[in-house]
Amino acid sequence: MAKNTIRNMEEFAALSGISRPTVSKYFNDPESVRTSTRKRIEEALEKYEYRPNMFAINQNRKLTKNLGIVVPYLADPFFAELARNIEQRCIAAGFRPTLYSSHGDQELENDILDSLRSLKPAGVLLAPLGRTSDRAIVEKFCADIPTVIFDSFLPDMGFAFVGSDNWQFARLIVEYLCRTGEPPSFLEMKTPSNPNANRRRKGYIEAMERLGHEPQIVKVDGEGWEFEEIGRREGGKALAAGLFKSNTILCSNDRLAIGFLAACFEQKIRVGRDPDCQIRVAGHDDHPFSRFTCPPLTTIAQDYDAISRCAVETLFKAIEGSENKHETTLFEGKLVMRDSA
Amino acid sequence: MAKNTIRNMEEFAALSGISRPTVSKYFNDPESVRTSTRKRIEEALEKYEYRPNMFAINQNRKLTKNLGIVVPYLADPFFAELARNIEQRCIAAGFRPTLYSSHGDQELENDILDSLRSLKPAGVLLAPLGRTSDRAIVEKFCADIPTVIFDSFLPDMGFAFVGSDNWQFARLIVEYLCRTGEPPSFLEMKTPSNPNANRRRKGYIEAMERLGHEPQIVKVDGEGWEFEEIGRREGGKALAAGLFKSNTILCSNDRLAIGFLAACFEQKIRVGRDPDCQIRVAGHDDHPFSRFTCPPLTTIAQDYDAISRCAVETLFKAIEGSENKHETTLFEGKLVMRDSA
DNA sequence: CCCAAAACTTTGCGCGCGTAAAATTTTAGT
DNA sequence: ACTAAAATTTTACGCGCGCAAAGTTTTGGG
Repeated sequence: MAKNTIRNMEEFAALSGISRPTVSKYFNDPESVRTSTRKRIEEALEKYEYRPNMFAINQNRKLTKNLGIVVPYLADPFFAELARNIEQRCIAAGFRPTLYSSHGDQELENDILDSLRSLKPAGVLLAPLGRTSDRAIVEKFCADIPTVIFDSFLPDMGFAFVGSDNWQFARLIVEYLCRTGEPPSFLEMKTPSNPNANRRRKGYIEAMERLGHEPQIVKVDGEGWEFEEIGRREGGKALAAGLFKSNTILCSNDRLAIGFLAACFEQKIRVGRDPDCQIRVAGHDDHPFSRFTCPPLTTIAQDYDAISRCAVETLFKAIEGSENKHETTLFEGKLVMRDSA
Repeated sequence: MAKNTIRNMEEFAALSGISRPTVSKYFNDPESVRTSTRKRIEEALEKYEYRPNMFAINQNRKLTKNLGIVVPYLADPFFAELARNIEQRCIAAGFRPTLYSSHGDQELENDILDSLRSLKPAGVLLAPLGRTSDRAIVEKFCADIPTVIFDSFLPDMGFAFVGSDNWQFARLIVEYLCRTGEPPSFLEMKTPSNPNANRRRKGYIEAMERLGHEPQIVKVDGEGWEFEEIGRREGGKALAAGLFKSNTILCSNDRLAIGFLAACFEQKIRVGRDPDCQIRVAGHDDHPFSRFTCPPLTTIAQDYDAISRCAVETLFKAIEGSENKHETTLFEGKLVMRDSA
């Protein structure tokens, strides 16, 4: 009732019969005031619907409750899902996360970091563009603000790195593919946006050699983040040109694989494990759409949950002031066997 | 060089030899100061790397430069793409947009609107959850803050609504399908999250009747926003049970269609226009992944660009104080013929 | 019932900037 | 060179809250 427009904490404190500093204390930590006081404040809160002014709060606090979450490309459901997961954890911990996407653009990434500074965030969870990131700017940012890098590794930056063990990914899938059919060829972009690609390629080579097979890498043209289109168009060209020595194609990531599956379909090449199929296709990531491709894509699943949990927990440690040790935490992937390979 | 830590505008003004109020004026609108003055400020700006404190700025301004962008489900690339488009336009106009996703959750949508309030945004672009939105809360929000609703219509709310002409969508695709084969059955969820679904259904019925065909609607179970899975599992059940009277299935949206295509594949039913295909499938939206399904999905393309442009322009009008007229702007879709129908 | 500790209130300052009014300087036009 | 207009500087206040210090009340044991 009587939701008279309360202008500030002063007024609200008066109406609830508590002093302003105590009310202020309550908002910073409800547990820090006596139970009876808390009750009175909360009663008044329902009655008058007052909320402290964000800007006035943060102006004077040394450390805000703001967090930044930055991903390289939000139109990729993989990052959207990861971001969602991280966001929820931050909120649960009482922070106010803000989500940003670099949209695959270096300038935009720089701008985001820049405007993030002015938010005086307590910390930032950054999945950098990777290869196309402006190293100097990212490094400077990490030096000023507690930052946990995730997904995409950048050497010697931030408080810590949390990601996937891409070597293990490649090993796992290569072993599976070799065990169940021809050793795979590897399909990737010439200049991959994501540095994980490098580790996956190397992991592939190592695994192949260890098993006594000769690795074959097919690099296709294509810039940017439209992986599906690159997989379809350029992967399709490679396929039509007979560039793949194996009937089994391991793609650097699921989005590339999704596009490649489309190319196979266009060329009427049947994909799968059945005897009447000509080719097998596998990917990396367990992209949200991978189970809906035709055939469903066999892939290595990133541990979304573990990565987001670890990234957030590590950031909290950083915020609490632990020593910066450039720790790296990698999570293993799990083989997701579907019908494509 | 000598990037001494400048604490505030006072210091920066002193260093650049300009008075603080003039510097303040410059930051609010660089064009509002004399050219010579602007030059001196900008020189100092490069030299000392000062940026005004966001919180102090917004504390005193009646109108901030903040904008809110809210979408119901960011892990859907359709919304991610739309959000990206809108975001860029806002930045270009000198605003600071912040992106939020309700993740399909009413409570979260309410929380977002609530915390958006405390940002004192100049305006908000809101794609509500729709059916599951808390009408009262959204309405109250719109009354307080200039808001343009987009994608999902809510009656009598906000400054204006911008979306797609879903009736026209259905008409267009039904006419095409009838012209080129059997009149379609319509596949949708029993309780669709998105209110566009209702208009699409009605548009379908109307178009069918006008062409002298009997409409058939197949409603499948399923809650939430995991449309692909619902399309695959429940759509697949309906397919196996022979519930579709037609060999042509029009899906309420592309994500449902993507899942349904997976179900067709599972049941070894060939989809497409070729003589050897048993079924045709079409969708609505031109989802970013629709061109990579197998076969590529025939659909009606939403005009992402027109919608985002119109929504942003309309919001700017609202911010400038035009009268609230509850205008509705709908954009037509374009038929995207691919191989699935 | 007394006392120390804990919680609270009072007082008062400061944060960094917006903004208004009045005084001053610069600009542009003649 | 003179003058009105425009731009800038000076001056001064306020925004809403954090925060620290000092005084007051409440709490919990003994």
